[in-house]
Amino acid sequence: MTENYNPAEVESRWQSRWAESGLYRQEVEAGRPKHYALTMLPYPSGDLHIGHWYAMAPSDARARFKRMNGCNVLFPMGFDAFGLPAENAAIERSIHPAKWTYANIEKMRTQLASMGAMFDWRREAVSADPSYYRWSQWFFKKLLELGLAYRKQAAVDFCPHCNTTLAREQVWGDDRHCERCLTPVIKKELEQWFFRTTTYAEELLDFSDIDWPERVKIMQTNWIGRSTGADVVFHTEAGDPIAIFTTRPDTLWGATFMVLAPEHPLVEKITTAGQRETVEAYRQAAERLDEIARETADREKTGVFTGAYAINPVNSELIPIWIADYVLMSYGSGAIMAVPAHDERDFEFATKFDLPIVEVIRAPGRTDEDGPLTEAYVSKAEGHMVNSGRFDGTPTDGAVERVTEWLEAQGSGKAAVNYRLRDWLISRQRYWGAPIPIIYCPDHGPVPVPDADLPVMLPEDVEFVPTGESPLRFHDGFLHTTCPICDQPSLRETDTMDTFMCSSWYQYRYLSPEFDSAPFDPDEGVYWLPVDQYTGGIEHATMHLIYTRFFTKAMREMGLVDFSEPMLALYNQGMVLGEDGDKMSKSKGNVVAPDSLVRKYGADTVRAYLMFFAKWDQGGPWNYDGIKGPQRLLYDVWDLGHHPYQAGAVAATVDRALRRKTHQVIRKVTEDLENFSFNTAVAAIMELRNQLMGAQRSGQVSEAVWNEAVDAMLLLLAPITPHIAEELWQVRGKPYSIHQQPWPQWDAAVAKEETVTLVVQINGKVRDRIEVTAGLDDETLKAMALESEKVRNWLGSEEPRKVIVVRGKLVNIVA
RNA sequence: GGGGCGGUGGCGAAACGGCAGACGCAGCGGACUUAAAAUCCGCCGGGGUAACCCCCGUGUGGGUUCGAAUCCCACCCGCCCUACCA
Repeated sequence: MTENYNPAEVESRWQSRWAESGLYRQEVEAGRPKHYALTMLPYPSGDLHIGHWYAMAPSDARARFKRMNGCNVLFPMGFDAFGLPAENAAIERSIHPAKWTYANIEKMRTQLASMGAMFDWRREAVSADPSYYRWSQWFFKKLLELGLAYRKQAAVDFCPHCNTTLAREQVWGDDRHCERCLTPVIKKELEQWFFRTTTYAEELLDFSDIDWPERVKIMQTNWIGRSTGADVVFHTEAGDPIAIFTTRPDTLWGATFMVLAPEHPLVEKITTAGQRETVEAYRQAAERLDEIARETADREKTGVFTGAYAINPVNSELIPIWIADYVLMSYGSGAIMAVPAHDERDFEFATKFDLPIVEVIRAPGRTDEDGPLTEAYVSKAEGHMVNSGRFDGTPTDGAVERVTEWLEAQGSGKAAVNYRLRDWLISRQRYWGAPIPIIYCPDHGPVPVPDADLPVMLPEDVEFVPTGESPLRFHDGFLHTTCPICDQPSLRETDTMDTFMCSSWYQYRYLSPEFDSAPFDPDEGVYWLPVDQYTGGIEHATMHLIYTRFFTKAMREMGLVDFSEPMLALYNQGMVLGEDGDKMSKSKGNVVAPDSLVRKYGADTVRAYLMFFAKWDQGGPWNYDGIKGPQRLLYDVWDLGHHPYQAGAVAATVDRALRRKTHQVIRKVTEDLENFSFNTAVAAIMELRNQLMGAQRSGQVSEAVWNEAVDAMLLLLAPITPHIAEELWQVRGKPYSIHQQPWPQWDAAVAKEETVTLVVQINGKVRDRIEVTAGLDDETLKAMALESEKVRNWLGSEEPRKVIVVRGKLVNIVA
């Protein structure tokens, strides 16, 4: 009689033993192959969500698999600890953000420990620790030195009632109101710090050195949004130059008006007296919306005439200058030439305001008799130029290049590239973040805080009165300092850094979180870097995953690393949905809590179910009944591990069958874990379990084959369900620890089937199945198929026209 | 509007262009039990048939192929991301 499986007891016992014996200590071992497995670090919200488990448990299984396959694996964990929720908690519940955050981290560490993952906690990094943000500040300074950080005016959303700057997610609804008091939000211009991500726009488009999912590469490519075309300079009647960017210089002759962004600096100057009032009113209305609202598609075009005219440089025609909010100041030069005949937006605008539409690209097959265009013709490939002077008749394909060349020769334009990617605004008017290490001196302007004075510490005694500015501004001890150059009274920068900044380099801090003479210990770096396998959610495709690539490229300029990409491979898991198939949310009441699952089933069962229930990159709805499958698996494994096997009358074929199955499953699980196909790996182990249980009942297998199968099953389970595997390994008298054992190897000859089912088709329909010896040649298979009684009945007297043989598998007779 | 991901039994899902539905959940029948739970054995896409078997079947319609869930084209539906980028 074996004792019953008690996951709670087994799991806590082994977790203690692992910690005591330092089983998951991860150290540099020169000469041994390394594998840096990284999973995205959590925000310390205070409660570990099933989504965290879904991200981390399979990542842990993969890291353990790599370890058993001979790699020295680094698998660290930490916390992205700065951010808005802590500050909100402070305002709402009068808890200091630091207290709230560190209490949450404490709780989440315990929750994480229950997962039984192989994290090396000695390498834990917390972005809110001064020892961490000291280096975030140091990086800010380095970026400034390299010209990759700069300061300029930029707008923030501001609630006049709460008197506070709002984050994007705090602005709600189409009318853009404050989430708390419903007051309409206004824009406020502030001096803010930016990182010049656009410097690397071109390089960021190159993914040739990294193995990342296609969809992430596509999303980043679209996000960076490279467009080629030409910069062309128009002039107003008064002679003021207006630069524009166009992807279609070949349509210049069709430019019948210009549109400036409402905030374009020239608007003030060119607007005529008669139009001033209208223009002013429009500009003020536009200011209330921000780009997000303005860019809402399908919105009807709006705009007003400035009263001014420009000269089209290619044909000297006078064209009116309008302002409209569909032109964005932040892209290109904030001004466009409008070619209504060949741009959908311009067509809509021209139609609404009755502006001329001049066709300059003739679509194939179209003639003058077809009348005016009813929609913009936008093809870049087909058609030819008309109404374009010397270029009449030029085929559209290649016209952009020819016109650009000519513009360059004329001196009225030049080839240009534009990107949608914007520089990264990192200033936050918040308390709970890393202070930007800058001092403003009346004489020397912004001066970086000397390295010796880093970190610029966040003061603890801060009032959380909502104001438009960082609470740091009202902390006299923080605010007032002296200039590092001339020592005269100066003020500190009171904004803090975007938390994405802190999480852009955390993979480097993990290497040596205590190291205090550089962001990371170069001895660790040279061994572990770069990250071999990154895992995490797809939602970070365009923000975090671009920022961290940017950071690594900048670190290359700093001489800190000698590579350009932070993560060589990336895999994105899907999402666990509620049982109803919807996203989990407290309001829907469909949230699955891992802690209670662990209490009820044990961590191993939860881990196995999370890996089993869906393809990992797909995710899907949680199901409380479904977890019974993996639960039964582990109960069965428990019994198999304890069962003192007694061979009875050994039957050679049954014995052989179990041995074959064992090796087939080793092969399958090995391939599946390598490819993140956790669900089919667990399914394969279930098949081995099924066969073992049959063997147990019958007693028809030899003890050697039985032992080989049980040991293999435990080794294959070790990455997936580490506690029960360790327990049973010990029960079976094997040396500690199972996690240090070499991965089982399969023997292809043993895994090979002696017989195969030959499928016989007639015209693609299965008509017979014949068990045949494996490895017969094509001619033999063909002959066997044709001799089949069923085939003869189906064919009758007909002669087959053709016979296709698929090696060792299938014969298709074409009649 | 653009981009991405997906649509396979009652459900979650498997399936190098080659036996559709591995594995699991639920269900049904049986065994054990006073009974239930647990466990064990069997069945489990739809239709036809006494049965052997046959026909149909991977969102819809076409195409390529000896052969298509898989490749190509068009469309429908769902989810996610993005949003007038000149």
